[in-house]
Amino acid sequence: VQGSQTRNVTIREVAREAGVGVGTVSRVLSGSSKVGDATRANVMKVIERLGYRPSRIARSLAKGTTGAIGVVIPFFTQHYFLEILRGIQTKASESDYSLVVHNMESPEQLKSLLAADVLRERVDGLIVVAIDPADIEGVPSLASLPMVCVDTELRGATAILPDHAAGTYLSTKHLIGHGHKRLALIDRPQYPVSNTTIALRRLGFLRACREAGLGDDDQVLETAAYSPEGGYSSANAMLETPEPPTGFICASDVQAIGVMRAVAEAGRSLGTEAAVIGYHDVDLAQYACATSVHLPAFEMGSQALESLTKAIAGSSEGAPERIVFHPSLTVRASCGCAGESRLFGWPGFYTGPKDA
Amino acid sequence: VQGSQTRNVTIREVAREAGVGVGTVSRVLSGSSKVGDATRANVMKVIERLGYRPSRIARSLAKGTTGAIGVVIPFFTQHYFLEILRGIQTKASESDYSLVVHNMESPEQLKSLLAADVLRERVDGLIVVAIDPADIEGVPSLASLPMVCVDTELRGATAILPDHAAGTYLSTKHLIGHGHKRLALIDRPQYPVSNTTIALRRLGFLRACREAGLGDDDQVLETAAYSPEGGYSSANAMLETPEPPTGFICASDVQAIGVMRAVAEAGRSLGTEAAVIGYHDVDLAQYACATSVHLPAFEMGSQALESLTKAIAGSSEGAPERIVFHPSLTVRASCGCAGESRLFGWPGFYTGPKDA
DNA sequence: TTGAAAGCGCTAACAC
DNA sequence: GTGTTAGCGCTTTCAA
Repeated sequence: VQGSQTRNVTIREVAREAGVGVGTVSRVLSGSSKVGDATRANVMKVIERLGYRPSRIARSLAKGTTGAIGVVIPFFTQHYFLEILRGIQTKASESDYSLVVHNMESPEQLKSLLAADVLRERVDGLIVVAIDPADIEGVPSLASLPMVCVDTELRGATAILPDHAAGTYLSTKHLIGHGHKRLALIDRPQYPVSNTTIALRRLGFLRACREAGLGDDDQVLETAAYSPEGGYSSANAMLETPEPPTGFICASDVQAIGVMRAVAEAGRSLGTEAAVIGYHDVDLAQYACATSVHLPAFEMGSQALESLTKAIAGSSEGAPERIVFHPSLTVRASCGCAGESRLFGWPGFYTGPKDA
Repeated sequence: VQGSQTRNVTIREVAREAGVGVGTVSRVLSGSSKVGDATRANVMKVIERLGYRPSRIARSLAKGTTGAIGVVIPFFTQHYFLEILRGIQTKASESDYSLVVHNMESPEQLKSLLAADVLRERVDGLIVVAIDPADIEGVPSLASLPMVCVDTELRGATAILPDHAAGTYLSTKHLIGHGHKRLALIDRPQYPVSNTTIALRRLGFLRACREAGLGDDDQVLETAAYSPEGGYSSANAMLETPEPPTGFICASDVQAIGVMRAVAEAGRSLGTEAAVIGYHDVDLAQYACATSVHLPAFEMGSQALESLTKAIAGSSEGAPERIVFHPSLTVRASCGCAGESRLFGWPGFYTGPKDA
């Protein structure tokens, strides 16, 4: 039976129909100038008439490129990563690149991804977001692949980095400015993010404390689960100590809302008796009136794609760069800056662990 | 200069080195049984030694398949779509499929995506999430591509559908059960979601109202922007009418928190004097103590990939199905069900439009 | 069982 | 300018 499956038109048929060689058709397609106007017009017409669409795969095989870029990202757990991906995506659609996205929810997933060799040969380059270098370094199949990292650093690859130290420095200093003398940094567990992130945040926090002349006992360093529950129970534990901190710097907004909840439940007035600052400044922070460290995630994403495009084009030329993006503080109410009107409605909208 | 660019080992080199034909190597690779044990072992050893990795592109060209699946999804704006994508992704990594993800933030983006013919030849099948059929129907390049739709329906494609009518029926009935006599349905603008979604939600809402014997004047139907601001201003407008609704059914959780805010600002006690129910039951709903209609988004996503895999394998065999997923009601506090303890902290954590 | 050879649809180098 | 041809690396008949 024929006719049910319209076989795809090939370049050869176009050439035959137009009475030219395949090379000419190829030249017309690639916009090469070395084609006569009449010939070009004729070929175009035939292409149109036959509904010819060049095969990307064949082109890939012949040219050795794919027109696709791979992204390895733990984005499904966090709005921040999603925003980075949006930046990548937006730029990619401008540059006519397709995105092959690989989510990473566990170390096993990454391992099997690399083992399956899924990335090689299918993409022209790779963007790696927030993966611990140890997990990915030295994989042979990635050796000759142009790569760009975001919020992590791999040997030999351009890195797009937010200045985490500056982020916590900003927020810590802000709370100190509000008069807080005992401060806590509630960070996240390391996995899956590169541990330098945590180290840097700590650095900024400690620097601000040191500059303010705070004593060692006035600085609490904790890590907690990356969730409202994590922030909630971590803060609760601190609040039960004899002299609890009054200023809380968090590694995320979800943790911050948990802390806000704990503070409110402990009967402390949020904004005056205690202050909380989140991290990443995701939409949730806005809804919660949480002051937060803003990271230009979208911009970092599009920068990543741009750098990668350049790396692919220039191939092995051009040394890897470190492109640093600077955080800013989005001031809302949880830090104590708000007037009464801004304070309406909160603290707290998080019911606590029972609801989970 | 040589040695700097380790050329990839090809099947031919393996064959030569192993003293066999390329056909045999190919058979070993594909696990074909028609290979002698000794030959197979020998070939495997050479493959190992040379570090040979078959080229997926060459294979694609020869076999006519890509091992990738395309996803068209407006996911970056909404947690609900992200959850669908997670379901797809999770199943995909199990089945060894790569995902080529195309975000869709505007009609133009979709048009250019289709025009660029990006999808054809690069994927074995396509999953279309929540796109209006009118926007995509009849695109020639998609004609012979196996397709599965999620939360939308395309002629000839299997559809994974949440029962939206049942969703609003559930929530509306719940509010009626709480004694509310005047109800509002605040839905979303059509684009980019298929308009049947809105029609169905309206259907369920009206059915519940009818069954409860509510008069036409007691049912307000509105659409508002898909944001807290949208819900906020829509509800504000209603609250200024002589006899405002007391029960609010929303098409999303973000809108619901805007409505909650408006209710609180109007001095009405949330849960007793007025009740609000959201939609999708995203994490935000939990933080806001918002009762919400839960849609099994993750499950729908993985079902989509499963159906697509089947469609690709069975090719044109098997009629398109409609697979319906049923919503449930996640009861929290905003509907009036909560005890006093659960009500702590809200209403409202949303500062209103000024913050945006 | 296995080798040889003919494609898959395109690009690019080379002649005319 | 344009046609011809030789690959890109693999799968898959078709003989043997």
